[in-house]
Formats: sequence, C-alpha cells, structure tokens
Amino acid sequence: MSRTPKSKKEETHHRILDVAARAIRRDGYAGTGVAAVMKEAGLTHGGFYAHFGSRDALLVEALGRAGEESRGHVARARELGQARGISPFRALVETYLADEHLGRLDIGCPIAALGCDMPRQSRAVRKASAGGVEQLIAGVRSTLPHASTAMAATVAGTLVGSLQMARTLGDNAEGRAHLASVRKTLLAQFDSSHPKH
Amino acid sequence: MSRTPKSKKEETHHRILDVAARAIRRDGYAGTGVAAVMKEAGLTHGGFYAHFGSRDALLVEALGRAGEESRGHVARARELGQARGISPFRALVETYLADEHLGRLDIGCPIAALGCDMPRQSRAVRKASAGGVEQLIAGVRSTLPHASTAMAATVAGTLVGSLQMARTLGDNAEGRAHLASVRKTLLAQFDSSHPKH
DNA sequence: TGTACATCAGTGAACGCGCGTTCACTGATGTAC
DNA sequence: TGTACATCAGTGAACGCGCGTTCACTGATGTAC
Repeated sequence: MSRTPKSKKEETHHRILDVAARAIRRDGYAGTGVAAVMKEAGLTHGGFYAHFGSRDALLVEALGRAGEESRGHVARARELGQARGISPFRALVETYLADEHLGRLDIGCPIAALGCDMPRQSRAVRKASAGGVEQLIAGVRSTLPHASTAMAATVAGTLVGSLQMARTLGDNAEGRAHLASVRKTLLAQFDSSHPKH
Repeated sequence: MSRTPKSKKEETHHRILDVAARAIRRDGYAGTGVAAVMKEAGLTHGGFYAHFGSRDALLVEALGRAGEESRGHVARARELGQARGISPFRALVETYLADEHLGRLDIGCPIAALGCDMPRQSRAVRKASAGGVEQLIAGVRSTLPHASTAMAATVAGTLVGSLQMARTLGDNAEGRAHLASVRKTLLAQFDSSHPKH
C-alpha cells in the first residue's frame, strides 16, 4: 500500500482517508462528520479543505479505500485457505460471513455496511459505489469457475443481504445462528469439494 | 387497516405515521426529520410531541408500519398470482425484485431500504428491526414448503442484498439487468413448476 | 556555514443553517347547567 | 335552546447544539544567495 516515503502532506492525506474509510462503515455516511474524522486523525477540522474539496469528495475517496481494504482482506483469506487446501469459495464465504464481522462494520465490506444508503448519495458517490458492486460480483465469480455471472451476482447479493440481516438480529446468538445457516446453505450448494461431516 | 371512524387526533396520528413510513424508506433514518414529516402531513412541527414521545419513537412506529405495508404488498401479489396459476415463490420473487421497485424505495421493503443502518440505531429501533427480519424470513419460508428455515433465510438475504445492489447500479439498464439475472437464477433454483421458455 | 525570505501544512475562531425539543398561545370542539 | 366554561389539537417562536465551510493566522520547513 505504501510505496515511496511520501511527503508529510501525503502521509496526512492517507491517514485522514484511513480514518474516513473506517468511519463511513462504522457510522454510515450521514454519521460521518468532517470534524470527527479530522479529530480521529489527530488534526483540527480547519485543515480539512487543504486535503479534500468537500465532504462529498472525502466520501467518494473513502468508499474507494474501504473497497480496497475489504478486497485485500478477502484476498488474504483466500491465499491462506489455498495453503490449507480450502477452496476459494469456502474461504470467501467463511470470511465474508464470519462471526467476527457481526460487530465490526468498520473493517468489513462497504456494500454490506452502506448498501442501502447508496441511492441517497450524490452522483459521485453513486458512481463509485456502482464500481464497487461490479467488483464484488467479479470477486465472487472468480471463486466459482463453473458459474454464470448471473449466479455470481445472486451469490453476491446473498452475502450482502445475509450479513446485514445477521447484524440486524444482533451481535449475539441469533445473529451468529443466522450466519451459520447461510454459510451452511451456500457451501452445500456451491462447494462440493469439502463437504462438512 | 382503518376500523372505526377514529377521533380527529387518531386520524392525524395515522397520517403522520403514513408519511413517516414512506419518509424513512425514501430518505433513510438520518434523512428523516421531524419538521419535514410534519410538513408533509400538512402540520407544523410544534404539534409533533402531542403524538410521539420523541423522534426515535416515531422511527420505531414508522418501521413497524412500513413492514406492514410491505408485507401487505407481497401478500396481494401472491393472491393475484394464485388466481392466475403463478406459484407463491414466483409471485414473491417477481414482486420483490420488480423493476418498479428500483426507483421506489419509499413503498418497498424496509429491510432493503434501511438494512445497513439498523445496527446504528437505538435499541428500540433495533428490536423492531429484528422482528422485521424474522417476519421476512417466515414470509419467504411460507412460499417454499419443502425448504428448511436455513434455506429461507438464505433466499431472504438474496432478495434484500440483490435489490440493494441493483439500486446501487441505478434505476437504468444495469440495475434492471441485475434484477433480471437474480430473478432468473432464483426461479431456476426454486420454482420448478413454471419454467420459463 | 549563515542569514533572509518564501512556501506551506495545520490552527482555531467565526459564519449561516437546520436539527430535535420546549412552551406559551390560539381557536375550535364538547360538556354542564 | 342558549350561555359559560373546560378540554384539547395544533401553532409558531424560541432554545441550545452540531454541522459544513471559510479564512486570517502561526510556526515549521525549505530555498536563495
């Protein structure tokens, strides 16, 4: 992620963006304020407009960053799984629908964390979010070599919706049972390589 | 829905709730303000607290009302389909994932419209939302007599997530193509009674 | 190596605005006699 | 049937607060000579 020793300003920009990428997922778009992000980044709010043209421009960049983080997260799990003989699809499902993600909006998939609010955002945010959806579908498709794009789109929807529903049930026994049900159902449908039990 | 000729205050309460049930789905929880709801109901904001203890109490009641509306919507489509020989599952899928719902957040399923924001709400709203999730799963299950609850939960997640993703792609060709893909995939999987083509 | 100046990242006070909530009030409706 | 009063739904001004954004400034860093 970091390449060359950046200028101080670039480092600060990067830090604000890291904070914002977590903040939008944790607090939602509407719950993410300029002042709070700057404070969490160790700065005062006045300096914000030296880094971003507007709050909305921050949301656009933060959504992109959140998507990168989330894809990186899944990619690492996939590699780790491959080393242990776990299929890419199982690695995806067990990572995306992991119990640990129930209470951690901030480090998870931005589409699960923000999906229902995308249609209410500015044109720029919506454009970025559409790209994220396409990348999620492509990611799912890459784990299901024999599936159509339509099937991948359906499974992607299942992941997003199920995680939201589990979070709605709560970070408790109900939420975890819900996740377990969906994991089991998806793996039974699409992961013949490693049937459990 | 209306039973006896209510008192004027009850009628007003009902009207505020109708407006709010649409407003939360259209504008989100965070985008729904007391003053705007009252104005849309033809009142001034000052009278609000004669009807609701707080803005949060309104959100709780409005979510319940939105769920009732949405379930009624699906139930009517199911009955209409039954008269025309369409299976309950097909009626559900073709209603829930209808193209018309792409641009109509306000009259659709509140879990699709608000799902990602449920974990960020007050305890009272979260409790109501968990009930809504359970009712959605039960509704899906009732259209799939041979399916397990786990399967119904998975399909419910697919409906919610896919509609959000389609809306994120936009009320345009991309969004409609996405919906069509998911409808086709779900019907091929679960509706053997009326194969298309 | 040392001095003088320009650049620049970040500070903090201030702005106009909309929010949820409160409250003294108005005017219509209903009840008592 | 008519008058006097109580009740009550809704009004609109006001409150304290946090928001996004602007801007004059400070102090550190870098460059010129």
